[in-house]
Amino acid sequence: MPRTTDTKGLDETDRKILRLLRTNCRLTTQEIADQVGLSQTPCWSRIKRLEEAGVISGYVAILDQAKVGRPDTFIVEVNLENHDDEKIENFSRHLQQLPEVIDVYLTTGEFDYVIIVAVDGPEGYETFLRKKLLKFEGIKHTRSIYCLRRLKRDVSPMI
Amino acid sequence: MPRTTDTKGLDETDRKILRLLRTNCRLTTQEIADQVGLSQTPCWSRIKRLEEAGVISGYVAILDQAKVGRPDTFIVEVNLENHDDEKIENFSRHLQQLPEVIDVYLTTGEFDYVIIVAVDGPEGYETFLRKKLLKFEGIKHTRSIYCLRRLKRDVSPMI
DNA sequence: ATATTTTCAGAATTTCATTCCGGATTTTTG
DNA sequence: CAAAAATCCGGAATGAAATTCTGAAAATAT
Repeated sequence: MPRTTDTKGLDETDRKILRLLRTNCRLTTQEIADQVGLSQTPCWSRIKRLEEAGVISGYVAILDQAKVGRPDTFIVEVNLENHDDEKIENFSRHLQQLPEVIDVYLTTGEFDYVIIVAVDGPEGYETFLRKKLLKFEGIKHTRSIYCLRRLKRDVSPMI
Repeated sequence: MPRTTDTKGLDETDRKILRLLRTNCRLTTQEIADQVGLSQTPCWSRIKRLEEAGVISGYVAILDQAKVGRPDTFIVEVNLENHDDEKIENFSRHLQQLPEVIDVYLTTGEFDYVIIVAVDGPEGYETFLRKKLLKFEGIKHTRSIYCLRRLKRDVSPMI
């Protein structure tokens, strides 16, 4: 078995690379190599390996939520009237299309869904709720929470 | 006033660029230029302008949550016993340090905080809750929600 | 102890980002 | 309405970084 394979297939060097790319994917391979104690080539191969293995699933630009016109965040909890597979799939598709919807979790407990929404002010939220979310047939009940502040958002978990 | 400035300082070309970079920041300026109908140079200048204006706040790699050892997601809602500024700051700092904590929202309503947590199984969550979250003095009450599935996660809102 | 596999580093190549320049278009000013 | 200024664009040249190629060192297995 190769040296780089521990329980999860990642050795400490891989993790170091991931910790760097997790917050800044514009570092050059040379800069990464320096920080993890390798030269360019093996560092580059490792990154490629991590990409092909799907450990790194993509590279994205982070946009300032306020500066693109969605300064306010709400959390909506939702219950559907019935829970057959088709209904759930339809609701999921509905949410995918809505630009205000950032995150969607299918949950256990009091509610079926927890949805994070980014809008422009309470007016923006009212419009979203009445004209978009509640247009979907079969919503039994919702509860809205206003977010005063977002204290943390990690695109990927720290490893 | 320059042509590229509308109500929010972004014209349609800027938005097209942002829509591309939002999901893939590894596109070359040439590829972006082709898709938005510009040549390399002006396209590159626009991207730089968006970076300097802070509309683009960074570039990151997205890691597969399961493949880095945190396949399961929980939502914890938290109430603190008292709400003076110092306590809130301390709790925020505490959460920043915890690798399991992905998102933290300071909220109105029934709870003070909504926290998204990534862990390895129920055991991982129990450990997180008892050994880490509840080590913080001053938590009055928590409620945990298990996430069956994450149906959507946009790093940045669609614009 | 030897063969095999894996990992590494250095140099060469290719691709891309970045800069520089001049021309066209739009907006502002007289 | 005309002239001046500012803005935006595209093409070519430069520089930097990604990627490929080669061979050596280290680790593992037989």
